[in-house]
Amino acid sequence: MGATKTEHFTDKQNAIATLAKALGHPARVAIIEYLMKVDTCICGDIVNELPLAQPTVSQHLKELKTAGLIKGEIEGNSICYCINEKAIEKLQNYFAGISSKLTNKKTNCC
Amino acid sequence: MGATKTEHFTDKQNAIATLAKALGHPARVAIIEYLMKVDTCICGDIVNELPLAQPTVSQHLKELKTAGLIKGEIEGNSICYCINEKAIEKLQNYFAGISSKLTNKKTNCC
DNA sequence: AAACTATATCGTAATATTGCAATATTAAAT
DNA sequence: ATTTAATATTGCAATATTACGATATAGTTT
Repeated sequence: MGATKTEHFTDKQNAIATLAKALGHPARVAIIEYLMKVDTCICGDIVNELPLAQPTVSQHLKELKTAGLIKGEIEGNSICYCINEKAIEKLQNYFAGISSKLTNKKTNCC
Repeated sequence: MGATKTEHFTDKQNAIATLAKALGHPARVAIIEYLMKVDTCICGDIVNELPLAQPTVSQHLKELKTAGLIKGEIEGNSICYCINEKAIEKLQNYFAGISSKLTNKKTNCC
């Protein structure tokens, strides 16, 4: 026990969960917000922006990349990370869909 | 170490992370989708809808409630759980904000 | 080539999450 | 009051996450 039973859920459910999980840590939210703030992708000072040690930041970046929320490429001795717009769109569309279905609901007991 | 350093991040960042984390598990995504599908809040058979044991489902429901994604009240010997629209709205607005800022960006190197 | 700079990986400790059997709680039904 | 039905809590094992020091890697600069 202890491992998530991903095989019992749909691909879409797992996909949303993966994206949501990646944003389930304030440091990773902060990274996304920083990438949004700077208007270029060459952002070699993410480490200095966060209150965490360099290996920890590197790890969070890796998780964001694995989840597909950011794209990154090697650029000399620094790294170019960007937000993956498609991932953000997926999340936005998902929640927009829930919202619109909720407003169409007949009853709202709670 | 091992505990998230929430105190180093802004309230808004922590709030988004909390909501995202709650949806960071496919079972909890499935629960939200089920609550959306049924048009009433009296949904006493969430357990039968999920491929997990009853205590596990109960735990996931608790996490969703703690995070503020669902509201629930005792209704006789069953429970009335509903999606908290405000929480979904928060997420939707957040990602919509990121999306619109991204499209306004000058450069998109990656 | 050697020094410098920036990011990644390894190893490990502390903590959190996931899942479920057993049990408790709570209210309705008989 | 006892049974029934549904959800919650407890306790625990397996696994995952978080964080960082030490070290490795890779490119740039001198």
